[in-house]
Amino acid sequence: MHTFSEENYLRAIYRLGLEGSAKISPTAIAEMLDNNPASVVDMLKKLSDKKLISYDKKKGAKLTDKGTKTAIEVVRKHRLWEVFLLEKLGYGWEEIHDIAEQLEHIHNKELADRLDKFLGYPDYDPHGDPIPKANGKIATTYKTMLLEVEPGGSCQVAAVKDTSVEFLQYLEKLGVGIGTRLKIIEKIAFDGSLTIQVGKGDKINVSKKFGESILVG
Amino acid sequence: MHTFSEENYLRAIYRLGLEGSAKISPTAIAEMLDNNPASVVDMLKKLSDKKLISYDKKKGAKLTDKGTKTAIEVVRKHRLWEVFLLEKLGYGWEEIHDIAEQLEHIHNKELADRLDKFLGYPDYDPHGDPIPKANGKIATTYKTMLLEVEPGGSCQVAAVKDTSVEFLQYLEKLGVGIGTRLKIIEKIAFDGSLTIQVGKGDKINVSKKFGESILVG
DNA sequence: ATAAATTATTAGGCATGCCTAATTTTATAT
DNA sequence: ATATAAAATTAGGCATGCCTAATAATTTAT
Repeated sequence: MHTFSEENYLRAIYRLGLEGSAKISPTAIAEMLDNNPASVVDMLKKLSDKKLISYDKKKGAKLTDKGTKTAIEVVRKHRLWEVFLLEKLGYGWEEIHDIAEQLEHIHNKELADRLDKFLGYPDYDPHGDPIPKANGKIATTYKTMLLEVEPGGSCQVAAVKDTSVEFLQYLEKLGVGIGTRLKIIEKIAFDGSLTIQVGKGDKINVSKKFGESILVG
Repeated sequence: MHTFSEENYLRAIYRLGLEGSAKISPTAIAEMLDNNPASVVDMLKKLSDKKLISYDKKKGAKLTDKGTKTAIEVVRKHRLWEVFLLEKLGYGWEEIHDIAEQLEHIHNKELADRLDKFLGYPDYDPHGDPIPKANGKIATTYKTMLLEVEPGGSCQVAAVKDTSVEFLQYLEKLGVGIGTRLKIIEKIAFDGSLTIQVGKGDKINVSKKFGESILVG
């Protein structure tokens, strides 16, 4: 079994890999984990010894198959717990991440699968990120951004990409939450902003940034 | 916030206190936590410094109000998670304890209360132990043992006190699970055994030990 | 190409929380 | 009361995982 810290490193390396960084360096990892590069070098050595990563000063860190498997399991648990916290316990978007960071390290062979079943095998977490399946497969098709919906089209809010307090307060003010039906009335070419209708309510204008921050399904 | 280890010590001291041991000694704690008395002495010093316990060689360890509060919170979380694992995720009695030992250390202000609400404010965990309420109050009325039901009486299985594989396999063989209705036909004075009817099925004879291992509500 | 800046690494340290072995204290038995 | 056993404590050590400061290697800019 791996320690919390090891799992956090694997997850960080995994995420950096997804971001397509050519080289995953100690500095980049330290930044993501909010710790010191010197500490990272120590840990990379340890993860190398355990064959969870390969590390080379030139090439940076790379997850081995074993390391990738572990990282995906952690990500799977993280996202499943996020769904649980939001849907079952009623937490807000902004609160679930920190708790899921703790829950993702709970060790039990069947836990992820049982949780997955209990939650109805969700495909995406509340931030719109795909939940790895039990076999390790991950959907590559992200949900589409509100911005990509054609004028005249209608959709439902599925997730948010931005979890800042400002954005969430704004959403609340507008009466927008998960499941809210949105109709795209018009796209303004000038600044990329959108005119949308919230439910059966008012037509409002929202910025391009807003349109990029909401995922719909 | 306290470390996992600190919380485990507080919980151990709390449990030893409930068992009514006159003196809670390093040796007793070491035994409960399956570690070394020397390690315990170290930790008792640390917990004393943090005003979570008082420790005196003569009087042993005692939780302060602050320590008691923390211990009860941990116990509350432990038992709520046990209910969750059994009722929602479908784990068996024997599996939930180890996972709850991990989950009890998840830190979040609202978590216990939200979980409590989600589970419908259960009063007892699947082992029949009372779940401390949000205000720290703990029911003193334990569920009654099957053995205490009068002949002619009927009841439903609420929890089990024994979680050995042998017992649980026996229960399964008999078709007894949580919620199973049991009718007490007769008590045998000779050996304290019971004749019971399982559901609408057969009348069977079970030992005194069996009657003590099942709690009914 | 060389200086300056950035990044990686090493060395030494520290807190946590455990260990073993040795010692002191306390309790028990004769 | 004294020997013996048991419990508590101290001392020293170890692994984990973090830190700072110093140094080495690499990049970037001029």
